[in-house]
Parts: sequence; structure tokens; C-alpha cells
Amino acid sequence: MEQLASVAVGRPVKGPFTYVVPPELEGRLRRGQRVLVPFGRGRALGFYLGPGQPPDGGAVLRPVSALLEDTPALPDDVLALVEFAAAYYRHPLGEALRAALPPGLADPAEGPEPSPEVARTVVVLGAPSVDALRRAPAQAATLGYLLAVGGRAELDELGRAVPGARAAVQRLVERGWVAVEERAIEPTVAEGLGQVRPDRLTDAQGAALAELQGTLDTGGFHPFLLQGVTGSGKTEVYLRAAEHALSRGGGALVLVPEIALTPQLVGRFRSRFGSSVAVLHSGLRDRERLLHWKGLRSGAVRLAVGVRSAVFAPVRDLALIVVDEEHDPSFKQDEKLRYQARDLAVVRAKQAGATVVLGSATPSLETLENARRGRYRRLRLPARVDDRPMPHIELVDLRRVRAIPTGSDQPPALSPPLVDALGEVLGRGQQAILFLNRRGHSAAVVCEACGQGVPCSRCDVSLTFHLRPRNLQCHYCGERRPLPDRCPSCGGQLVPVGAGTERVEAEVAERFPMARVARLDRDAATTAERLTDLLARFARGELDVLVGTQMVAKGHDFPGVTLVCVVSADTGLLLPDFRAAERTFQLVTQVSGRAGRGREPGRVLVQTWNPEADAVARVPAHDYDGFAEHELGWREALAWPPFSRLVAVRIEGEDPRETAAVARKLGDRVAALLPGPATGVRLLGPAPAPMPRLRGKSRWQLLLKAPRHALLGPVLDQLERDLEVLPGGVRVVVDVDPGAML
DNA sequence: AGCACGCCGACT
DNA sequence: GTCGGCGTGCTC
Repeated sequence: MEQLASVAVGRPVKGPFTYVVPPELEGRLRRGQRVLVPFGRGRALGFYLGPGQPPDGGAVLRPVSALLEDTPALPDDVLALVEFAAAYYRHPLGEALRAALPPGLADPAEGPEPSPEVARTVVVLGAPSVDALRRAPAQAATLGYLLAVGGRAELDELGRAVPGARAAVQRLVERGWVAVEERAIEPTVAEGLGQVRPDRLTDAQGAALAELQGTLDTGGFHPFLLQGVTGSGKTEVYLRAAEHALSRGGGALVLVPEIALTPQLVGRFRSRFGSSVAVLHSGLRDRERLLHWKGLRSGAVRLAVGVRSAVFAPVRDLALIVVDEEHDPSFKQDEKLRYQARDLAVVRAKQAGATVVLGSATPSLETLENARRGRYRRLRLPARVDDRPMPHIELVDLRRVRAIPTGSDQPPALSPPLVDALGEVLGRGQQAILFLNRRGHSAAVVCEACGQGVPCSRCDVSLTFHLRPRNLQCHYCGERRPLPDRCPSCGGQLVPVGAGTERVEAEVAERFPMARVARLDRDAATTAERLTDLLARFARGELDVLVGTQMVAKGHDFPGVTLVCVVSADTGLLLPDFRAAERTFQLVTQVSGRAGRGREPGRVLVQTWNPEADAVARVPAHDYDGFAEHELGWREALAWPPFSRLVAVRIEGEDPRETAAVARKLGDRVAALLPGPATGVRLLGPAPAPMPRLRGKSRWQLLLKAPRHALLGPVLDQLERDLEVLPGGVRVVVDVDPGAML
């Protein structure tokens, strides 16, 4: 009897597939190895899982084509983690395994080295007649965009601007209308900033470190919450704990929200550990990423710092995992394998018998509740290092202050207290950060006569007015169009409403013509280089004022900043999401923490229409504990997380009626499947999603709530079986532990 | 995801 | 009549 192999295929298909083990591979197969298998008409990357069983249908089995390596790319512990993640987040195992590999190993190419990175520019060669593209809207749109921007654009940019552009470009090349130019990108190496190791720790730092060293010495699974105010020196604790783990021969893994935004943190690890730290994030060239990954896999490097996906890094003898800024929403992946890296870090630590530290100034309420229930040990750093005071925070009640008009016809975004404070700081030669979580110039344009806005044609939102380039943009689907001269419905005058970062930047420039102002948001920091360059110039004091979105809120350490202004604390407060208040408190606290990190004390002004809202009112007193207490109170009353577990079922389709019909049908099915009301399992919906139309698609959602996640397992199993017959042009996505309700 | 098959509306 | 647009289904 021939040997069979169970293989997870790296394609979005569910279930393992069975192949015949060819004679030359008998006895050589080990779990976690990458193999090449015939799949459909072509070949696919697969992962050997173990001996296989003949499938039910009596299909003709085909042999494994090739074994790609003797040493499994995925070590046992990572394989186990991915298996858990694929099952828990309900994603095909093969594709989940691919996500755990660096780009160089995740595609089926047999060649060991990835091709050098190239930048691709698309150039228009000629303009076809309108007729030739009439039946190819994607191609027409792509060509239209290219012509509008002067005949050439980066492929990446094009891909973001025009949906379906990548496929369209391929067609256009075949038809000879455009060409793609390639040029090599030189690899860059991130530089350490050469920070020195402080001699002394604060008492609180010392106590926290001692606890961590203690559990590292004993070994075993030990979860911690490290709750330290901004500027309290959490990073130094991580560094020393990592040193300790390494000195004992163990490995360490540090997860951070977004490396591009926190080059300083990576720099500190680099300067402390030199080349013995692997850095894992998507900003690196594929080749470098592969090198770092291989260093870990071989055991030559035992410390990794990386973003979300680094939770799958092949760190040997894992003794310590750190999740920095554990509350950060970017740890949740919102496509494909929808995992929460912070949660997987705890799972991995448990599997490995390791210490795990979740660090934050404003812990997520999930983590806080785990600490309150004694599942996590809580360590606190209640004060800043070097006896620096916490920044002085004042609320500016927009209902009470009267704005001084600028020359423009719009009400100013900055109230007099902010203008005065900015003036003082600039006069002293110090720096300021202005935070506003909205890109563009104005949230919308509205007709003075009839009150109508200009909505996106594909989403149920107003288009945002941008100055550079001067147009209207949809922040959800990327649609761009010129600003009409007059109201499309009545011909009235259009006026901008609701300030964005571009407007704030312009206002600062108008009020303080001598100030050197820069803007830091997704539009200004288009590339990692521009971003690091902006941050570096601000750090060197070549800029006085930095206006930005949440990009400016991250863990930057700018000693020259003595003023932080939150232009609107209300932007996220009214979103239909049970975490809206939590997010607001975290963001405002986070950005406030950028003030007063040097010799001079910091001052923070927070503009708000809702000074009584708990998420705003508790900020001046740095009262995280009070905020959390209040927030947990109502969450418990309404059984929201952390007092329940959620699964969102999202239904999306082209046709509104069909989508609604599928949503109702699914709702009925789920309602029938639910265990009795005594179990506390609840179904909310079906209801139109908070964004009922996005990219031209109708959206509905069901929300499942349960006291324990395990209660939802059987319901979801059955639901997934039903899905195989249900949809017709309608897509259904299951999101376990959703990060946002939008 | 690919890549078939298969149906549909516009041209030589 | 074909051509190629893209909707549905399958891959051990």
C-alpha cells in the first residue's frame, strides 16, 4: 500500500488535501516542511502535516511533486500556533501557514533567493480610442488616471488609486497602450540611534524588572501587564528583560505596533543588541526580511523585534515575549487570517512556557480585566523617569471659547487658547505637536443653499476635500474626483466644513508665518523614507510645529516638544462602536505623552465639544484607572467585551436586495442554531453595517455575543457548512474577536 | 488564488 | 456568426 501525505495547500481552500508520497520521498517527510504539490491545473506551495487518509470522494490521488527543504521551514511550535490560529480565527490552514513565512519562502518558487526588489513605473505609450476600452472599465479608469497625472505613475500608487489597476495594467501592456519600467531599489539598513544605557533604573522599573527576571529564572508560563505612564521607561524594562532572557540562553520576541512609526524603539534595540537582533516588518526588502528570518530559524539570532506578523517568528527556545503598546488596534489583522497578535502572543507564551509582558500606558480593557481577575500579574510604573512631571493637561471647551476669525471664510480650527499657547512656545524656541485624526483639508463640502454634500458614488459617506492635490477624496474607497464649482444638485455655493490636518497646517502657517510647519499623515508621509525623514528633521529641531494624524501619537520621544494640542478630541468619540470611548481616551493620552519628555515641562490643550464625556474628562487628571472603572461598569451592564466574546459575521454583496435577503436568511439560521437563552449567547442583527454601502457593495452584519468563545464554536461550524450553499454574488466573512464594529 | 467552463452583448 | 467581457465552481 502506498504512503499518503496530508498537505495544507497554500491557497484559500479549506481542509488539508491528500497526496501520494513518491518513493524518493519515503522516510524524508517531516511536519512543517514546504512541499510542491499539483493543484488543479498548476502547482501550489503546500505544507506537510503528517500521514494522510484517503479522501471520501474517491478522487484520484496525485503524488507530491517535490520536497523544498529537509529542515522544516516552520518549527513545531510555530506550526502549532498557526494551527491554533487557523482554527480559532476560522481561516484555511494552508493560507495561514503561508502568512507565517517571510515573503521569500511563502511563494512556491524553488529558487532559494528572492529576486532583487524593483520599483515599477507605468508609462502611457498611446491613447486608444474611447471605443476600444468601452467594455473594460477598469482599463479605462487606469488609463484615465495615468493621463490625469501626466502619463506616468508608480505601479504601487496606481494600485492604491484605481481598484483593479494591477490586472488592468497587465492587459494594457498586452494591448500595447502602456509599458512598465523597472528599476532596482537599493537595500537600506536601519540605523541605530546610539542611545546610551542608563545606569540607574527608577525604583518602579527595578521592581518590575526583578519580577520578570524572577519568572525568567523559574521558567514556565507567566503573563504580565506592565502598566506604565507615558515616559515611565517601559522600553528600558523590556530591554533589560530581553538581556536577561538572552543571558540565560533563551530567545525573546518583541512585538511593536508599527515599526515605521517608532524607529526610535527599534533603534534602541539595535544599539543595545547590535546585529544580534532580527527586525521583521514589511518596510524591509524581501531579501533582508528573509535574512533576518533565517538568522532566527538557524538559532544564530535569538532576539526578534517586529510588527504583528512577527508573532510567528521562528525564535528558538522562546523565553520572553513583549507586546509593546498592547492596546494598539494594529495588532488585529483585518483581512485574511484575522488574528489578534497580542492574544496569539499569550497563546504562544503558554504553549512555550514563557514569560509574556503586555505593556501600555492605557491597557486595553480586555488586558486590564485579565489582570483584575488575577490571570495576569500587574506591574506598575506610576511616574516618569528622572522625576519629570506628567504634562499639564487642560480642556478647551469649544462651547465657551469664541474663535478669532482668520482671513479665510471658514471658522478657524484653532481656538484662541491654542493660538496663544502656540505663540508662547514658538516664542521660546520650543516645539509643538498638533494632533487631529482626520486627513485632508475639510471633512466635507456642503452647499450653502440646499445643505447637500457631495457623497462618494460607491460609499455612503461625504467626500473629503483635499488641497494637495486639490480634489475630493473618499477616505474609505479611494475614489477621487475634481471639486465641482457649484453644488451638483442646486448650483449653490459649496463651502468646506470640518477641519482636517491640511487646514490646521495652513492655519498655523497663516498665524505664524515664521514658524517652520510640517504635516505628518498618510498623504505627507507617502514612503517610509519620507516618514523617517520628517521625524528626524523634527527631532533635530529643523521644524517647529508638526501637525498630524495618529501617526504623531505613537511612542516618539521628542525632548524639544513642550506643547501638544489635540485639535478635536471628539472625532472618534461618536462612532457607533462600543470601543469609541476607550480609543479616544487611549489616543488623547498617548499624544499627550509626547509633551514634556525633555528638561522643560509639557503642556497639553485638548479642544472638545464634550468636556463632560468620561473619555475626555478623565484625561487632565491622567486618570486611567477611573476611566477604566467607569468604562468597565457599563460594559459589564451591557455584556460587551471584556465581559463577553464577539464574533462578527459580515455579509457583503453587489445587489442590495439580494444581500439583505442573504443576511436575513443567515440571521434565521443562526437564530435557530443558538443554544438556549440560559447560556447567555445572543444574536444582534441582522442589521445594515455601520457603513451600509462601501465600494459599491451593500453591507450587513450579524453580531454574536457569548460569555465564553467556546459556546460559539458549534454555531459557527454549522454556519460555515451552510455558507457553502448560500451565497450568490454575496460574500460572507467571519471575524472572530473583531477589532472595530465598522 | 488561478483557471477552467459558460453565458452574454457587440463588432469584422 | 466569433470575440472577449466576467460570473460560478473546483482543485487531493
